[in-house]
Amino acid sequence: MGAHAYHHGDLRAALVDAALELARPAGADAIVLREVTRRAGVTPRAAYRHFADRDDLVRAVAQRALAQLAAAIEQRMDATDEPDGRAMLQAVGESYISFALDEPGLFDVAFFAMDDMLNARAPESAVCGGLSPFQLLESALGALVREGRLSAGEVGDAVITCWSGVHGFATLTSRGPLRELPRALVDQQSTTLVAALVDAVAVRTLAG
Amino acid sequence: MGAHAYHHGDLRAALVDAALELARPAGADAIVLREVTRRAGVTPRAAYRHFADRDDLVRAVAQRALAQLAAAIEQRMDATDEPDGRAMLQAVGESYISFALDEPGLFDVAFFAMDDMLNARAPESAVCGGLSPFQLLESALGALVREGRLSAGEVGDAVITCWSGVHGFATLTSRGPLRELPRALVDQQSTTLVAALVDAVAVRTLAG
DNA sequence: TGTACATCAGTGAACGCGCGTTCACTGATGTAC
DNA sequence: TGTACATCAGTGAACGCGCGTTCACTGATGTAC
Repeated sequence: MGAHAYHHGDLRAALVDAALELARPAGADAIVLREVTRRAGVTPRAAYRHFADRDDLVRAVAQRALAQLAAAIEQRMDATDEPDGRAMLQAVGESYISFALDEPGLFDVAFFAMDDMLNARAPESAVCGGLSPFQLLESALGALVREGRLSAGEVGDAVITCWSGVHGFATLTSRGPLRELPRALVDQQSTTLVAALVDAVAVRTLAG
Repeated sequence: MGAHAYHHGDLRAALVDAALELARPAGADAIVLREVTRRAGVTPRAAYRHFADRDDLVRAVAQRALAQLAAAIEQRMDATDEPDGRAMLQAVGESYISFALDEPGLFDVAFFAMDDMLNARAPESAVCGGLSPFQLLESALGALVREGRLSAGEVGDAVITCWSGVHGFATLTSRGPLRELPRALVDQQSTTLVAALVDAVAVRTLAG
């Protein structure tokens, strides 16, 4: 597995790595095929042995970014003390926003992998080795249903409400018009916003 | 004001018009300086008589798009039957989303004009001939404060909550991963979402 | 154990493209006297 | 009323750039017998 001179070993992975580093500070547009191959120490043409075209490469990077987002969410969910539905939902929301703020470029490119969310509820939408962020949100809402804080029929609306609120906040504050807001204030607003969404979606106290 | 052969009359306006039409179907990236001048029937060089560079042109287009968004919001606000704070807020939210769905390209480019919202609360952030969308949101929240449905100290949080929710929904459904959702369903969800935001922000029934 | 050969994974040079931008310029317009 | 001249608003051709992509190719690798 050393650095073979000619046959690379795993050029495909090396290209995705390099592309990910390009996307990290500046988003999907920063993935420039020629620069990617330059960084991998290889001719531009070599990329076409592993990807159909630039878009194909970007999609591979997007999958990786999406997996990182999912991992960040899952980690925060697992670290929750009292893992009821409301806490889970709060964890999903806050970690989604945190990821967008900490890794704005990866957050941006991850959206190329979510591009056809609608038709892609199928298994292939699952991120390699785990659930997609979307599925993690659904699992938190599922917990609320099991706890009787949300009726099954309201799950669809709740998904939209939560995702919209959290996604809008994330884009506005990470790369959007509110990007100059001090991070401390943003974090505080994030907590408040997500709490408001949780309240809007999940019954606070249980009847009966 | 006819079509002068040589001296154009108002080339600057013609260029902005052409650029706006380029942005309409495909967003800010579609504003290509050479194509803009082509459509205005003029040499590429001529654009530099009126704009410092491409970015300067895009910003001018963004101002126009933002003004159109503001006009759409204002129109819906004015058409409200019972113009209390809650109805106003509902009107702002729904028209913001509608604009994004009806004119995704203009919505996209408008964001170039919102680029430094933070420092631009000053008068120059006002759209020519009217209030900015941001200011219209603030005015609806102001009405809620006057009605006693929202405390003055909560306005900041309320702005963030409303803008985030509405903006996230708008981007996800207009050009984002939910863009394939049928329009009828989107409209219905839009109403539901905005109503949820209004409830989250404004006290429903008045005490005393 | 050695040779022939298919396949694989790269090379190196070049392509056409369309972009934003700059050059020195020229024809039209308006104003002073 | 006519002329001289400054200014304005365009022209036309060209620039360098870096991109994604394609060409025919060659050196390395693995396998069959």
